[in-house]
Amino acid sequence: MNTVSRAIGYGIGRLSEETGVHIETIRYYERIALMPSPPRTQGRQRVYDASHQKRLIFIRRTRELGFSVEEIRGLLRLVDGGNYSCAEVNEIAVKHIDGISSKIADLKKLSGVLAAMASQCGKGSVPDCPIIDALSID
Amino acid sequence: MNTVSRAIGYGIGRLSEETGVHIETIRYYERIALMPSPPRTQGRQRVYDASHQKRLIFIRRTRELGFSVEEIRGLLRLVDGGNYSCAEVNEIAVKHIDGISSKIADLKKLSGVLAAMASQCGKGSVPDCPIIDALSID
DNA sequence: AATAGGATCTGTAGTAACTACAGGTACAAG
DNA sequence: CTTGTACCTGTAGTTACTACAGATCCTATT
Repeated sequence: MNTVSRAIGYGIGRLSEETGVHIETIRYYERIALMPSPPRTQGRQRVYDASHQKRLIFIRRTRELGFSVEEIRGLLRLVDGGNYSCAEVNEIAVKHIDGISSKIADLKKLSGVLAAMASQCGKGSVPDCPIIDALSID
Repeated sequence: MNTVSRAIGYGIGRLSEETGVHIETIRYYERIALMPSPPRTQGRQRVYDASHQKRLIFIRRTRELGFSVEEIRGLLRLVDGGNYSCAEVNEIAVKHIDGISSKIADLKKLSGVLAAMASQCGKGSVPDCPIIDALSID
């Protein structure tokens, strides 16, 4: 065995740094089986690689988008050798796509109002209460 | 006084139905001062009106978009007679606008991959793992 | 007026998704 | 071989709800 073999693993601290997810949260995701149990060193320390990193970044970003852990679990099952029929894949995808487009619409409205407030500020004509109206009226 | 006066209030149950927010959550939002304490009947039951309804729908939808309660509190302070300077309004708005555009970008990517999966399913050519790649690679 | 039944009240306890220790072990560097 | 930093398990605390329990209110009907 030379220097190249088995040289691609790293510890939980580095995974945490590179993904922006707290160490405790990484271990928590492993306990609830959202992340797989990684291999360990002989001293039982976790060893991660690029696939863990990609999966964890995916989880972080979907959480930030307001998906629950159970929703993310469902999305990840589409990946993890989930044996779904096409009809099921379609149903899951369509269900999420609908929710996603309304989220996008809401975000655009909110962003538009914030931009308008910022640009009109100081010009003496701040409209009454545009922020709430942006999302409370459909 | 005739029949018209003071005819616009309603109870917490109806507010809950019309906003899709649980009764307990409405009371919780009042306790943490995200919602104002509404007027009460003589028997101390809460009486709401359209302004509460709009505010609560705003809160629900921003929560669904992944904003924390503290972030929403900040946005609502822009509304609640918050005495902000223009510079502050600008700073808050710009900070959120940046975050919002990256959320929109992520949602679009995710939606695109889900749509592709659904449309390609059954055609024998499901790509390897497009869902995770959508958000794990920038 | 009396009352039955649903709506609301306060207060407390449970859940989801983290987050923060405490006290001990692993491992790389010198 | 020691010493400091990283990592380990386990438990307790936090945020944002959610779910009762037991009491009170309010409306509609006899």
